[in-house]
Amino acid sequence: MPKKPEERAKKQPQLLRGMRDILPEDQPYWNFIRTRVASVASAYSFGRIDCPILEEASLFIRSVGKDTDIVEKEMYTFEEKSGTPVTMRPEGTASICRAYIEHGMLNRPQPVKLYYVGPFFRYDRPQAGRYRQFYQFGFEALGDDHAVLDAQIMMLAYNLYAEAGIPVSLQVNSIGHPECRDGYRKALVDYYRTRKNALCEECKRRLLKNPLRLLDCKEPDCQVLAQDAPQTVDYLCEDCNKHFVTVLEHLDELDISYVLNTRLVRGLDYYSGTVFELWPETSEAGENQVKASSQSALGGGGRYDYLIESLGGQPTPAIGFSGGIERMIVELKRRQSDIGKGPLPDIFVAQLGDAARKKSLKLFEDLRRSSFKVAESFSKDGLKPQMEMAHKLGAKFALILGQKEIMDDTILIRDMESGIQETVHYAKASEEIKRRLEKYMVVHRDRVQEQEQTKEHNG
RNA sequence: GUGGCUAUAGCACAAUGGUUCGUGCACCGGUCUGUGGCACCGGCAAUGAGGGUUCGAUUCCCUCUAGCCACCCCA
Repeated sequence: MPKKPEERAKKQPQLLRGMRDILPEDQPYWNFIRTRVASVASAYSFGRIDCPILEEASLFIRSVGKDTDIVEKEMYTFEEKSGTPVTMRPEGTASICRAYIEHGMLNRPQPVKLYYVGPFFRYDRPQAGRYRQFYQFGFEALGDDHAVLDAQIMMLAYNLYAEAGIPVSLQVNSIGHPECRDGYRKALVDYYRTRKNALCEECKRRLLKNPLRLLDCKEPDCQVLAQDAPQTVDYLCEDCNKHFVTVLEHLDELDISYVLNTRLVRGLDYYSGTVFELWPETSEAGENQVKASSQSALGGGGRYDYLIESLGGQPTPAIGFSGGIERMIVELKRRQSDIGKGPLPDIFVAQLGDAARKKSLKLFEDLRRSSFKVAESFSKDGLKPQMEMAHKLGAKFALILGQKEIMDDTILIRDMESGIQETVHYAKASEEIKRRLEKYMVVHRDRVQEQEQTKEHNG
């Protein structure tokens, strides 16, 4: 019951900033993505792992990197009652590595392939496709350094999007192992130091703090400089170079197009060697290497061959990929997919009169047990409001049970689309509905195919 | 953390320094104990919070909060 304004508390509870409710009308998108993720995982033999949301703060400080923005200002960190500093996970890989070490997964057949889906937390300013509680899925293959795995993970990621109806562009680069990267960073700083005056203010700061980020500044002047800046691939040691060349050779064998993006670097400290991102394909002429906007990457990943060791485990090479669910939904909606409709009830049970109401409650249960999706509006009396409800819910058939039907031990089946209705024996109702639903499915499948063909002809 | 724009009903949008802030959709009910998509009738429901200017503020000003957009960063 809605209260009168004066009775209502002055301050209503409100969503915390950057948090949101996922309402029923959005759930079909979430289900769709979760289903796609699980199906890809099963196809590539990745086993599901769920790690806790809360971990020791130090886990992320050591893995993500002390000087990254994530650790410096975006983590939800607080003291547990015991006094231990804990953090609500800002990303997934660190926990997976912790679990790998803690459960002795090095004794399992390598590589260990794991995937996860769940909420993550960053105290960031909300924006399009960005929330403080956001959802990611991820795939990790731990315990093997072969280049073929790099290619396979990238193919998995690419296929996940492609099969969900989102064409993506795969951007690939290698930043080498830590020593290669140090050499490169030095070369990059040297290059920019002599050209410092041409840089924007932001980039001058980047030069000191995070030089690799200089490469994807959006200022035109900085872009010009970035064109001629040293490239990571030129600073790879022999091993790293060989690995990366092999990765590209494997990619060439696959039926996916990728872009070698020498300016791609990733934000977290633990990455080494191969790095990649998946960008939504904006247009047919998608050859330009500039992202439409900075947060437009749907997902990304790379090797982190030194992370597990740095967390106290045995030296264990690994590669992973993770993607943002909210951003994927933005893309799905942008493409006006029909995912949002959700499942429609098969049957609406309408009743008329007390006797019918009593009997229809039982009927509802029987139908439900026969795995039909059943809707009703038992509390309504008139037939008209019930039919309205059946229509609004999009029920395919209505079963009408009134005085007359009770007397004759029959029931009325109404096809909601055509309006044609037929009286059948009460006991036969379930069977009859089943028969009609099958017919309905066939008719609709044909219709959808026809529509798609027409679309192709016209488009 | 920085900058810009915004805040009226569940949603989309109107209007106004002065009785009672409108419309559409949605929702509830009625016409209607035997039939949905149509129609008609009725109902519910709002100026984000706090302060200031003013005789009077939803309107003008400030602060806060939230949303959107961009930056930073990231998914």
